[in-house]
Amino acid sequence: MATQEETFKKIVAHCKEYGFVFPSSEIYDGLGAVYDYGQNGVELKNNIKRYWWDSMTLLNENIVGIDAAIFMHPTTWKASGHVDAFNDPLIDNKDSKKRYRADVLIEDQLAKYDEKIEKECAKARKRFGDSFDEQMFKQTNGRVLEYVTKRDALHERFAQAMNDSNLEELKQIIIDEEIVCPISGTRNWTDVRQFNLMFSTEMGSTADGAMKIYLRPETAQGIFVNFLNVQKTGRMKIPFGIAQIGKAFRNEIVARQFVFRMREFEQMEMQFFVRPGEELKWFDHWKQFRLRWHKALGLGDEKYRFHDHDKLAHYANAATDIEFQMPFGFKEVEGIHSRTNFDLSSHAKHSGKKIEYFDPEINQSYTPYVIETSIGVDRMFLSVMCSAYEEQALDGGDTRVVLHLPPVLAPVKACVMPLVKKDGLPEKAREIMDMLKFDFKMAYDEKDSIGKRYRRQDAVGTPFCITVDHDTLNDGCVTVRFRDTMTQERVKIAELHELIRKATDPKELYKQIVNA
RNA sequence: GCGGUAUUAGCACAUCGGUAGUGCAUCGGCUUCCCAAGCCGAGGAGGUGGGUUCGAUUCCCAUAUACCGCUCCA
Repeated sequence: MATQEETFKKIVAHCKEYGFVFPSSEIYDGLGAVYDYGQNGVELKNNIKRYWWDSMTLLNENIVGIDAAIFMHPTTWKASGHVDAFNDPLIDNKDSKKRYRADVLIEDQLAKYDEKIEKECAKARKRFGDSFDEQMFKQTNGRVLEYVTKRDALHERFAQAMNDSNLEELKQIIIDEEIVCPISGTRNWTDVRQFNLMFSTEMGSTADGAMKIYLRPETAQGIFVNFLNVQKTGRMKIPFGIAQIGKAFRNEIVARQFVFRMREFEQMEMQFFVRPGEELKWFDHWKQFRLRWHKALGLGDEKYRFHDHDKLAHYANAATDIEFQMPFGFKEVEGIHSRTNFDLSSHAKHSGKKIEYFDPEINQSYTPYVIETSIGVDRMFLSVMCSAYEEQALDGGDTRVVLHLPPVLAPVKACVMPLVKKDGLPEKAREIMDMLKFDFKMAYDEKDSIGKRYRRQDAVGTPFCITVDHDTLNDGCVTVRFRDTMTQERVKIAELHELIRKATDPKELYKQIVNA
């Protein structure tokens, strides 16, 4: 594991050194957990996004895209549950240095009362045997009644405090209930603090007329609030999906592991609307479709696994993650959730608008159920980089650093280089550049020895190097050098276009996804 | 947000209470070459802000950032 951590550090360093990812505002010492993509990173990222977008909107004729604004009406986040659920009251124990959610500590205390009550019942059940009447016992036994009273009182006080977001009261409850830290066993608590995971800002130019609005913590809600717009104007018939790529923002308490958890990140989400009762069938369909999308890239089938959720979020009735093997373990890259009709009905309730679909096949109106596929662009980027990075030992004791990027995603598809910087070779190389540059992202290099130039392209993952030598001027052939094998092949200039196209055309991958 | 560790050039590292040095990389030139060859030349650094001191990159404090652990994670 130590060497894997070492590898991860090297990948981070490599990302910076070769223009993939830079810390944000680095000249001002950076900004925590915010990163910028460099000249190579942005190409790779754009290629990932294009691969995803086309696999959704081209391969599925019932999926269309939208691009919703980052700012949304504040009520959106009440309806989605983010205002409540993204506001965790936290408290630290000063002795053990552990942090807990204050509400969880109090809920545990409630559970303890329930346990005590159950214990009393169990004892009595043993004593009285078959004649035991639990209802009667609970209503009459002194000790049980005492526990019930305490529990109900606590519950009411707790609910009231949570409802008012009264942090002092939450701390007072913890003190009054003599709740101790499970680790240190002490009651030496800090104040309860609120960590709102949503970023907020003001809309409106005058101070008093301004409205507090949030930067979206997920892109999904932009799709839900546009459900009727798209369904009606696009004449969409269920089942159908809406895809979106966009930025989202979360004020993470701890953001770490490079671009894996950032405060500003990009999501690619598709919400698929289905008839109630058919959601689990579609859930399974999308699980398999999405896994094929990942595997088609050829990063290694064994690096993927599903992680099904046992504990489901409040809106879901099935959920799974696609995890990828990073240097720091299997980590979630994509989530697939069966979100029921939670979001649409919640928006209907909060907006007062009817959000339903009339299904002509069964002659009924209903609120559609939703299957969500949600993948983090930055996490996808990281999994591609991690699996591509290799320090390769060569015959002769040399090593080279090479990025085995899938050619479809590679920032630069090919680099043209004259073997020497004279004898008309650079001019010939430029001709080849001009021939290819409208179709592919190309690079040109004539500095340093040919070997050094090959290594430079290896380091940014360019799949092909095209070398122009003296023979080229006579026979119209060039040497194509392949990144992964380092082998070379003599190719006619006229055939270069097709060679590069075949290797870098996403169409080949789409066929795998559809035909599997 | 807590605790620990760290921060010197693009990268890796060194030195020193009083000229900050090396390798790789970068740029220009020579060599003209199919896997980081060689030669000549150039540019580029002490995270930031204070304090101690005649003098601080070095000692002290604060702060920022990163890493590790905890906590959190729709």
